[in-house]
Amino acid sequence: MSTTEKRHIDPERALVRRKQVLDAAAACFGRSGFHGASMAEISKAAGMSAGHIYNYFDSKDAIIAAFVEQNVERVSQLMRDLEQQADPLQSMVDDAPRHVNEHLDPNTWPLALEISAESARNPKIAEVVHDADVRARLQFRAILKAARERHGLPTDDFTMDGLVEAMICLFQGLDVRVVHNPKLNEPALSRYMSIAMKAMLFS
Amino acid sequence: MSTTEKRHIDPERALVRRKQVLDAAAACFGRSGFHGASMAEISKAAGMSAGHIYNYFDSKDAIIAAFVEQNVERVSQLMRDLEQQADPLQSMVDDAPRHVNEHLDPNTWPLALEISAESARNPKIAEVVHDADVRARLQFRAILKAARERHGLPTDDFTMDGLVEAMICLFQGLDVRVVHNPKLNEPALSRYMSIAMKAMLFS
Amino acid sequence: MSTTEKRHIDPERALVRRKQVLDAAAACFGRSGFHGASMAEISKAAGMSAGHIYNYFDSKDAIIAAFVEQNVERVSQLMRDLEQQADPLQSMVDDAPRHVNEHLDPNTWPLALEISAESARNPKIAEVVHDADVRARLQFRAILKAARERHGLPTDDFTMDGLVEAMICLFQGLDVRVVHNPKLNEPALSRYMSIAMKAMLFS
Amino acid sequence: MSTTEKRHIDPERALVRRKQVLDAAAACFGRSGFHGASMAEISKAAGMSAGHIYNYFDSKDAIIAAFVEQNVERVSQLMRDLEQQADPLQSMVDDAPRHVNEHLDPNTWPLALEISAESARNPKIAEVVHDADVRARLQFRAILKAARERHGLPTDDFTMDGLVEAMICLFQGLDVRVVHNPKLNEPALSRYMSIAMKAMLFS
DNA sequence: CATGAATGAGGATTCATTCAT
DNA sequence: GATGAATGAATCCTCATTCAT
Repeated sequence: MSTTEKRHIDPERALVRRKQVLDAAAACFGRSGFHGASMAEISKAAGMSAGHIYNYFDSKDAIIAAFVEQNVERVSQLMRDLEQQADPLQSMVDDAPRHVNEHLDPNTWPLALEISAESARNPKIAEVVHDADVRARLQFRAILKAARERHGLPTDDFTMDGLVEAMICLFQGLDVRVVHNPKLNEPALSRYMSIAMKAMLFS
Repeated sequence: MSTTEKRHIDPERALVRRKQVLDAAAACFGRSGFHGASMAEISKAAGMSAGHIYNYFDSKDAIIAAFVEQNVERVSQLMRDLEQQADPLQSMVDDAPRHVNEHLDPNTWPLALEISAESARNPKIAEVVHDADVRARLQFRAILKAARERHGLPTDDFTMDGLVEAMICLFQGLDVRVVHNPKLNEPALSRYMSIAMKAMLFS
Repeated sequence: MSTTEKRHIDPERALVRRKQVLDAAAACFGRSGFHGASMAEISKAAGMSAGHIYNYFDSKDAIIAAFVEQNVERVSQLMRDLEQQADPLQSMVDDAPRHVNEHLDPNTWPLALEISAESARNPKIAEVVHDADVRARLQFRAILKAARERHGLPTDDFTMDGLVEAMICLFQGLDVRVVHNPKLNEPALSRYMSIAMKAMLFS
Repeated sequence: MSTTEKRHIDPERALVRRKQVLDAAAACFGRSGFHGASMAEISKAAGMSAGHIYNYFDSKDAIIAAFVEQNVERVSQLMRDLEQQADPLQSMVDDAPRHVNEHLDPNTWPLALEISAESARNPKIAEVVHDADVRARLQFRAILKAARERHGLPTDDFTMDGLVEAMICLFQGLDVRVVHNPKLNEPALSRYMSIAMKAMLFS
């Protein structure tokens, strides 16, 4: 649950070490998946002995959990960025190409599916993922609600529930799409993403 | 590449046996994931010895591949159903609640994410998945194209590329959504799915 | 708890295999102790792969438990032998040299202390050992009681409690003695064992 | 063989440190056994870093050896106490309940079996234990011999060999008994211990 | 065809020990 | 003196795969 697990004399160094491990894990997980990546592989990538990793993480599962937690936090940042926009609704419609491009970048989010799949059968991971999803939805909902009020659009619960879910659904679908069709026509997809989003956000 | 079939005295019986294994695998994969399911688990579920499975499949990976191949075909059936509709475009908009409901049912399709995740790192699986995606896109595209022509809507390549990708994207996102938020507001989501689809299909 | 843990087609063969493992374990445990003996060591001694042992035992602890259980049952046999004697009391006094000799034989009971020590800190083993001790005490008590009644000696609970415990104590002390003084004067010890036993049994 | 002392700037302080470690080890060994106790556990209990312990002991085995050596000396003290008695023979018979009680107290001597078991397989420990046993026997023998002479009882070698071994045997059996039957009837056992001891000491 | 006994490589994890600071 | 970060060998255990029957 808590992020900092073990006591260390020099917490600064410990954090660096933890980050080393998580970065190494990211690479290995991307290459081999959570279960395909061995501790030996991770330790080599982290430049530290396998045994030593256990001074920073209780188990391989703890590494996976920490990795998921860390990655899942990235969404919050996206929300904060969105919040800064003058008109978040119009920004989203206009920035669709950029968002699509970011989502399709195989180096940024190759692990979204791994996380989702793992969460479907690992309760520990599911908890982390669900918590993060709750937070993201609340943030997103608040931003959308404020923006829609300014536009004089309805903001009742049913409306907001559907809007938030469908919008996120559209974006999360991107991670699946790029795996199924790595050569997809990005501009064309972006254009239709904009169309869908515009229809939803402004109705 | 294509499933390597082994020589058997009675090919009929062999097919039955293969199906037994694949059905068992489906159950085990759903419970434990591709890597979490052991051959022992599968063989018990298949009612046949672990060793004997190797008379029908070269390896566990071959079972996974065959399983993916078989399940990925499922989409074709959906396409054929859609083709039968008088007005496919309107049907899709109207049937959104049903489609959403089916996608969200954890008993129907719990393995979509597992397959996608595996395909992201296993080239053998990737090939199967990509091939299936190509076929599904072509079918879907043809259906949409014919329908849009009847509605007098544009059907140029760029338009069709974007429409097909975005529509599939929306549906594939559902598999992710339900894992991240198992308690999502289904009617609300369906309504916004309809809105998005209507905007895309008729523009 | 139950002795037979796993299902096998040929229970006969399985029993042989289990015995192979337990015999090998006996040798290794004697050489290196419960914790010093590795599964690799045991598997080599058993003439079977380490992995295969797990088809017959759930864990190393299960091997230890089975080993303890098996060895602890030996006491029952001693009781049955004793029961056959015409005058158990006099037999025990007279047979002291033989019993001492058996207890001191480093090949028969080198592991009694290992078992006792393990039971002092492993609850699973403690349970097995305590159960066996209860059974042995009850058997021994019944035999002594019947014999003492025939001799017209008191058999009240306090008397029987003390007699049983003190007699067993004397014998279990032998296992410790031989470790602390492997060259002890056996006939001399036997004689004093007889003296002590005679005093207790007939008073 | 004899404890290898390391050179230290302040030998006084070094001794204090060694004692810290041995006291900590006593607690840990009692809790987890010699092999179950880790250096980390011991170092935490000793309030000193794991690495630092190696300035005072060559290895974990050296700690075990030192611990055994230290604890094995305890018996000498008992002998000295016994020597002070006016009539050691009668004292032993009369004090049986107290001795039994002390032996059965799990806080006083929980490690006797651990030491005996270790000595059965670790030659280094065996040597320490054998030496201590020799010394204890000699002391005990001398005390008994003097007392028996005063009572006009025989004191030939064979007699003394048997008496000494059987008496120690009876007491060492207590450590085993209490592990096998923690709820044993202490007063009843004491009474029969007295009976046995009286018979041996005065015959 | 069918079994499941058997293998052995590879997995995560632990822990005594070393060493730079 | 004293620390604890770091190592790496060893441990228990799992599991895909083979093969005699």
